[in-house]
Amino acid sequence: MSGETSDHETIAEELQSVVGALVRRMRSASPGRELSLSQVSVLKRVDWDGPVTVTDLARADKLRHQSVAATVAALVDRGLVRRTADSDDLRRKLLILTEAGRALLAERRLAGHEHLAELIDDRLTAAEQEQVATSLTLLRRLLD
Amino acid sequence: MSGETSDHETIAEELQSVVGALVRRMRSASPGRELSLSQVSVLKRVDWDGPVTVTDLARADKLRHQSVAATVAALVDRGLVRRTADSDDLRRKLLILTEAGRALLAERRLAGHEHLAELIDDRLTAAEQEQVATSLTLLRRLLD
DNA sequence: TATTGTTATACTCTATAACTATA
DNA sequence: TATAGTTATAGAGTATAACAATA
Repeated sequence: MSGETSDHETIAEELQSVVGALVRRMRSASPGRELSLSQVSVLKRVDWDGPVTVTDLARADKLRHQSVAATVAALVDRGLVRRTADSDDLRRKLLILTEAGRALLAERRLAGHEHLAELIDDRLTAAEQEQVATSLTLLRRLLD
Repeated sequence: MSGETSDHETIAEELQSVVGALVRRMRSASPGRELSLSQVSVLKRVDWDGPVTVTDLARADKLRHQSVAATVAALVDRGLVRRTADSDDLRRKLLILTEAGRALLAERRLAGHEHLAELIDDRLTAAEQEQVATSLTLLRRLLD
């Protein structure tokens, strides 16, 4: 490690500051207040990745399974997600979207509720978006 | 579900996932016990940016001033920050580090408690760090 | 009136602990 | 014993609201 710690601290600090502000921005920009960010996140993953378990979701996002279970419970209470049995392993419960869950996601897309995605599209060129995507891959490496 | 980026995963979602995991990582890696992430963040800003007000800090990080005030109050309670009068404007209170605050920051640096900074230093080349820094500037643009 | 700051309160997010059921 | 899931509880972080003091 070099002695130029202040430079690295600056990147780390800037990273923390920027992403914190981005998350707050997304949270406050959420229109309907219908769903929290974590709920939307889980809903999308269940939609895209097909039947998944709570443990799957936790591993993918490096969360405790209890934390994911809390979010899933809220979605089940709202009738957006359903737990189904896995006949191969009765401990597992496969999560799938209900019709209401699918409808809500479709409505969100139509209503333009993907605030961050729109900001990225509107304010960054294609080349800049590519650069950000590459940097995210680099940052992902810090998590291994 | 593997943690890899899927075809349908947008930059926005990947951004949210990566930075969320990074923040959690920092929080759990913090030797804790002493200070929370937000407290460390404010402490550093007071150190670097000299005498600042609560409003200054709030504007810089796009937080409500009440939120910053809560963090500052915790630091004052711990004797790490002191509020001083601004003779030019009696509404303002200038925040400065106490000796204990300065000592704690110095100790953190020596003890290698800057986890994120060390991860960046250890796992990214200089060129990659530069790329991340540039991307942070791009992301900062989304906040204006 | 506008700005600066504080305090009180509530909500989101996520962790830890304790428990049940199945492998 | 190990794994999958749920529920309870606690803490960090931040927002909104209400208020006081100063400009």
